Amino acid sequence: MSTERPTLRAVAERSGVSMKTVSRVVNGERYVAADTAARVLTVAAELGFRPNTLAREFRAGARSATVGLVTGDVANPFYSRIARGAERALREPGLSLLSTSNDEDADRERTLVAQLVERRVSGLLVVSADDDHSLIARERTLGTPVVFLDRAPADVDADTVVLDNAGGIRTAVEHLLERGHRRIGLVGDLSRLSTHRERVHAFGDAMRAVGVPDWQRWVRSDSHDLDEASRAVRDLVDGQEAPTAIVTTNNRITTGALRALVDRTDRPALVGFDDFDLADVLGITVIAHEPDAMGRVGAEELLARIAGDDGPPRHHVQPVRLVVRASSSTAR
Amino acid sequence: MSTERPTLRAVAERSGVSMKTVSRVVNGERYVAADTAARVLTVAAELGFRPNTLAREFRAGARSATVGLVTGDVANPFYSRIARGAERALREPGLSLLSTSNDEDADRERTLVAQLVERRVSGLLVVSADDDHSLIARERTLGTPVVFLDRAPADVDADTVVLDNAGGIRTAVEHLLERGHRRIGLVGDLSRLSTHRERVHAFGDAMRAVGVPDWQRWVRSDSHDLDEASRAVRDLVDGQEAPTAIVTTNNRITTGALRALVDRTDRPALVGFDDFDLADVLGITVIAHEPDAMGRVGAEELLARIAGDDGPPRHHVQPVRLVVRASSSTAR
DNA sequence: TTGAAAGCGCTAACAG
DNA sequence: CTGTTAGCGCTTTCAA
Repeated sequence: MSTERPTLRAVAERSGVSMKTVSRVVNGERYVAADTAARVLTVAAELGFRPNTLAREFRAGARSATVGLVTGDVANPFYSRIARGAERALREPGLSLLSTSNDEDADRERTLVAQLVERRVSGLLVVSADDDHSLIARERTLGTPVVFLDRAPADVDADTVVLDNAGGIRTAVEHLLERGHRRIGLVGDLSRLSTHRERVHAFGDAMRAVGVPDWQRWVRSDSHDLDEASRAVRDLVDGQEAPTAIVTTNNRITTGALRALVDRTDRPALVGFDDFDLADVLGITVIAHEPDAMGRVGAEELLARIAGDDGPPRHHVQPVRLVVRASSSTAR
Repeated sequence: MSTERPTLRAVAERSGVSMKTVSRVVNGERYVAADTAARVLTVAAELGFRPNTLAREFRAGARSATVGLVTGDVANPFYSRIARGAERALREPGLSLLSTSNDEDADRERTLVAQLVERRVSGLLVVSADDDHSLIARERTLGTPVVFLDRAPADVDADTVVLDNAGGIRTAVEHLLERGHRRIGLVGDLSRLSTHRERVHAFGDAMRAVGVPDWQRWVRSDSHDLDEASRAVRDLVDGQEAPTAIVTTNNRITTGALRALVDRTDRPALVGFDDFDLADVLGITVIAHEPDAMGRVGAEELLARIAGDDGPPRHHVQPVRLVVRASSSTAR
């Protein structure tokens, strides 16, 4: 059953021409007689010839027409939309995306980065779960361009594409303050993530600005899955002096919060970071943005670096906007 | 800045040993003196040596430690969970997943398959948007194992992993019939998809079985995006003798239906194919299943083929189960 | 325990 | 318009 896959040499022998001629035909180069080309093409089709990309890339100076993407979990809509945006931006220039998940684990991320570099990807897009980027920095020096998405590394100065975290949170808090809320809670992701820290920081600033010095009592961090988020929300709502409004800092946490709140009557107002498919149906106010755009911008930045642009690192900040819906619209 | 990336040869020269010795050390082979190994490792680390996977795979008989996945859209949760399941199953045996989107376009799918084959992937996982699988069949014959996911091809006999589409729809319809519904609508995806045809077919069987011969009048096909799905649902609900219940055949269509129905009082009962994150919060009855498992089973099947298993094609059917929630629980 | 030589499939460089 | 040669980085085979 398994006929052997023919090489260019096999096609050359069968058509009675040199390998170089077959190579020319296969690559659509000029200076090949029309009938020669036709014959070669026929033989190639008959044999089921497919040029070996591995061999091609191996020659060309060991760079694969591939870009590595490292995120937390391909199945998280935030990440999968980044992947889609990047994939589409890379399609035109002929690059494929090798998408991997670190499961938010730093060790696994290092393994993935090493694997991708060994595969000689043309560049790396990384939503890092690691605090230490010395390994990545080294690879960058050794010729693999890297763009950090969503989370800006504190220890290396490299290209970044991040959201306007502070602006988003500030807008959300001001919105709630306008509606008369003062006891506002925040449920956030792992505290080691830069995005989380920025969001909490902006939250504190906004709260202190209106004279709520003890804002920290309503902050709950390290909710990384749905159940933890639900628990944190219940904890807040059931506590002493429960908050009248809650801000959740990503789509997973918002989902967890909704589960916790669905069959309660004492529902606090809610504003979630990240828009999601059914936010309109459920009437949830969100800080919306375009993850696809983040993937696209990151890919474009990376393409520039791959093309040889070695200017100083650039830092892109993607806009966010508040979409007001029912979950926060009744004044207190 | 861009130091050149060292080759194995460079490491060999710097450590004063042969290339073969470096190769042995790098690959952890036995029969290397401890001090030789230590020296080589030091030099390799200093230079930032990374074995070139392209060169390795190129040699080994031109097979990349990579599996190609072709789906409609990485950002659709159904597909991204398949990708996650596959990625996890492939991780252990050391394979990476090259995930691509065909945008439900047959031409693009052919391009993708050709690209992946040229990249010498070890195998292919395909949710096909194409009716004609002669190209894929050819590649299979030429040595690239292929497993079809979700949609079974009609024109080639190959390994498949599909859902129990008929069983799921039958269960859903029977559930609605028990609640007293007789005018039941169905809103479905592109009619050329085998999954869609199976689901409509099962729907017709169940309806005829209880004496509803004109069931087709409440069937709307070819709703491939949210807006089309919303329109189809409104069309049904606003029509003459509107259905009292609607079955939607995938997560996108269910979302579209919810948008169409959210601010109406004459909401029909609803059952959706595919579970989704907020189905519990919204109280939507669904035909649930595990997309991750489909990816995993497909990957395992592929691994067996890659390992040389050339037995007759196997056809895996993944179970589905009805999860009853509020959207269908009030008797008519 | 170590090394030398050959070759994987393809294309750039250089003839004819 | 067509062909020859050499070599990309690595590992297999064989020898020392």
